[in-house]
Amino acid sequence: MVSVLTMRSETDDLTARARIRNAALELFGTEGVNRVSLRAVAARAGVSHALVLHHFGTKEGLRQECDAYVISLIRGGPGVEALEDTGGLAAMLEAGAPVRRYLGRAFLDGTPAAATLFDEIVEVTGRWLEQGVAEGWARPSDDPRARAAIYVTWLLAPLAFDGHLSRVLDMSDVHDMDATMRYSRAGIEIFTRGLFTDDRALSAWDAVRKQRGSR
Amino acid sequence: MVSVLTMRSETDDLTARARIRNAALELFGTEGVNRVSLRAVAARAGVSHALVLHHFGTKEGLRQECDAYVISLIRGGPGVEALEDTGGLAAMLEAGAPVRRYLGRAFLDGTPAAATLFDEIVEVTGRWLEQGVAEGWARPSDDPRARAAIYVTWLLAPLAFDGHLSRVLDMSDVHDMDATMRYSRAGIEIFTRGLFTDDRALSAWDAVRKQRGSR
DNA sequence: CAATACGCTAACCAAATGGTCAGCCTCCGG
DNA sequence: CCGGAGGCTGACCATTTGGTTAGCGTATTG
Repeated sequence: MVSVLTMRSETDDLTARARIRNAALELFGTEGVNRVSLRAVAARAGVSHALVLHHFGTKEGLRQECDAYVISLIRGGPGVEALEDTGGLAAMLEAGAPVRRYLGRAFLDGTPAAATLFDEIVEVTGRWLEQGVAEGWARPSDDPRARAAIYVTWLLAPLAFDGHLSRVLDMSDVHDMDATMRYSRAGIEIFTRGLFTDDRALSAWDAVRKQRGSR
Repeated sequence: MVSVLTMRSETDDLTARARIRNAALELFGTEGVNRVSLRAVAARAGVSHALVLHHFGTKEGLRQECDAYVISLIRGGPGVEALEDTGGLAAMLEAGAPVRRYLGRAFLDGTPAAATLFDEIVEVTGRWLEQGVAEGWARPSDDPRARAAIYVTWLLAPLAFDGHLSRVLDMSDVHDMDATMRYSRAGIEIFTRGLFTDDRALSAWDAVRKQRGSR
């Protein structure tokens, strides 16, 4: 199976170490870290499974390298300021499907690196939204920190629900950029115009809270 | 370690089969299905690991039983109409932490049962939103289906990002109901009032699409 | 009372996994 | 030309995994 990241290894001049990392990235992303054996990674990279250990010490070491690599792509990719300006949205969209899948897995597995990245994004996004409130292009919130957190979560959610979204939108998830464009547009629509025309949901929430508190 | 679901087994009158299922539910939810061995499940349920196989045939069988059980809780829980009325939100909130965690994992692992449930929720939610548009309490959308999909994804996202959210909100994730209340409130706020005051995000999105299309 | 069914377990098995080790081959500096 | 360093491998190992089997005890049922 040839894929985006390993393709260059066919032509190739990629160091074996990088090939292993890329292979791991894809497999970890699509299958989940613990469902992928070192032998599978080695096979996809076209090397012996011993070489994987030779380079990365342990499987955990390999995963950490993947984490670091993906994070470096997000942080230092085309448009360093992407994280600053749009709260990570652009960077996430730019990243290829394998990287996005890997990121989704990483966030769910709750690796330390992913946690750090998440916190960082929330922090940056929080400041960005505050600035927006000050400048008038963002609405004020009753709970700015919670809003920043849920906003980031919502931006990242499609990474985790990738497969479901493209399936529901009747798209092949091979080239799921179309699906990505559709649901991100729908999301921005909600961010811009809202979803409800009145306060009934807010009232309902208050009711739930009251009911819950009295229990 | 004593927990909500297994507690009753201490007193107990729960059938061993149910105890195994509950133990599996928790472990699968917290650790991820493939990181949990049948022996670990058996140990937590206080039975031999052979009994697990005796009852469920295979590990996959056990997982399917967990799927079915959780789904039955969601569909038939207190307030059968929960799924109908609020697009699943109330049901999700009502479900205990172990169940929520399990659901999050299931959606990410992309099990067939989870996929079916997701599709179903999108379907119901789509009709619900259409009705809202007709009745005037929901705003019309340029792409109703995509909006329903992203809306459902956003409602489910906290299941997957549970740990990150409660960490960012400085809550112990043991009793994370407080965190749940905070971010769900923030979410409803966005749904009701929107996030942006002007169309700049929509314009930016159009720009990205144009740029992308011309590539 | 006998037979059968069922909940349950210990012992066992083959396969796969992460990790180690000794050593090969090639390339580069002295 | 030599010698070490490092990329790389095959063979090997202990452990863990999901799964099987034979059999035990009990309770229900004819």
